[in-house]
Amino acid sequence: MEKVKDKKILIVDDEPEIRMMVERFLRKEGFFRVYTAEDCASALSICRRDKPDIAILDVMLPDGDGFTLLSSIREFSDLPVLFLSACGEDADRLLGLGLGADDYMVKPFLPRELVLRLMAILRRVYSSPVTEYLAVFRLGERTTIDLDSAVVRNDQRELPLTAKEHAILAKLYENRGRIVTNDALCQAVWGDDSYGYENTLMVHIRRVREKIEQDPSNPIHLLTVRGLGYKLLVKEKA
Amino acid sequence: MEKVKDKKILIVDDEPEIRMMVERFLRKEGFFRVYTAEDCASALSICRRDKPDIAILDVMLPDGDGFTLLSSIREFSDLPVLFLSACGEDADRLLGLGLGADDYMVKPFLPRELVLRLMAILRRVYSSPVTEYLAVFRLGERTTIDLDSAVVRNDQRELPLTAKEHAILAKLYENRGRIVTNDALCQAVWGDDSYGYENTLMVHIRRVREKIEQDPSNPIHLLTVRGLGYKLLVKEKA
DNA sequence: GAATCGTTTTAAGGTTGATGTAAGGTTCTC
DNA sequence: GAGAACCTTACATCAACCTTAAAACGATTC
Repeated sequence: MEKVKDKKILIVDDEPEIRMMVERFLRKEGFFRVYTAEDCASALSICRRDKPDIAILDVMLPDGDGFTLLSSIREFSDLPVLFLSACGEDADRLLGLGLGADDYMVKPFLPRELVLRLMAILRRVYSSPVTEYLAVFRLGERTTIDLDSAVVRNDQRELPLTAKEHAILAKLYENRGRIVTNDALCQAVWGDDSYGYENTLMVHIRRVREKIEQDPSNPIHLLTVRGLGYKLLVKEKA
Repeated sequence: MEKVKDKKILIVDDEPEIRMMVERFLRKEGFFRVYTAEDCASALSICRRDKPDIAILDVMLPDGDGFTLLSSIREFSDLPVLFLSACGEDADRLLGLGLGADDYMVKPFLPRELVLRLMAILRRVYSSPVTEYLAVFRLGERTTIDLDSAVVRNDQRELPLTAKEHAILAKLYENRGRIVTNDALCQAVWGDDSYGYENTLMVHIRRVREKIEQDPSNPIHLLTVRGLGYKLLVKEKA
């Protein structure tokens, strides 16, 4: 369980004084993973690269405004956002909150209040039992696997996965790049009392390969490691 | 318990005008499970008995203050709390937020902002990604579903949805494209203690299919994924 | 408080495709 | 070249799911 103060915080503000003031205060409060950005472009790239846990956005920025920035972020992420702005007009607050911000503070502000509000958001976001998200990922140029909807897209074809195939792929994906022993796989699929399913596992592995490999008899993604187990090679998240 | 607007809201305020004003506005906004209390004692008993999903607390109350009330609530519950107070002093805000409130608004306030802030909290706490506006969608050329008014339009016909059918479709829509397990669906429809409704669920799924599919026995929108659950395929927002 | 109507649940029989079994084949390792 | 580990295929089975009808429920009206 990660502590709230281990969370990565991104500060986006074009005024250096504000940026540094907030950063210094957050560090003093015990947050040690603080990033900053001074325009939309760099903020976006940081969001994609470093995946902060929460962002503090200014509304007026040199290359755009915070509202547009939030919309762009929302296209690929559910990142918690707190607006910190000199624009305290009713319309601005409503707009910001309506766009899906988690809070909206008006400058000048109490640093202490900022921290408390940040923590209120982080508490909720990271204590809630986040819906067990699985994954969508890519095996090669031609193949993607969507565990959430249990389908494999191979070239143009869309092949559904059965329950066991899904369980096998989920376990392999959980340990992608590493070897998963037959025992571990059996246990993941049939539960604790899974002795005697080795052969059945093989049959299912074959079925999975028929769906995810171009040539199931010469697998390049789901590999056998003789004497040890199986291994799934994943190219990237997609 | 899918939509944010199905959540139970408790309003605690000793001034009847405020209480009724907030309540009326929330109902107008679509929240229909609103409770009120005018002192700490009754607020506490409501919290224990009816377990609201979020509370709006005034700070000054006839038999104590909102801060003490929050502390009492925190002894047995993690209930999200938004303070709504005439006391806008720095110290009050810091105290309220420091005690674990999720937000703190100062009177006078914009009703719309209250709703947006409530929804921001509910979104995080119950991580229900669907916003209020997305509840009308299209399944195919012929079929649209309107969850707001609970009707299905299939060809020219307009079919009303029952409560259970609505709950099922809401849960499936919330996870559109992804598999929803039978357990999750039962829980969404019948609450936490939903063991033993699998068969009933099937019957309801059949009824839903009779409304949204051309040929209910060969569904193309609401699919069964054997061993995993059900999946709703949505063409687009409409 | 009985009658009505729409909704929900129960129950029982039917269907089907994912799963497990088994038998024969292949490849690797020593 | 023998033994072990793994692959491949086809088939039968049974749990998971479907379907239907009737009973139970609950809200509304007279």
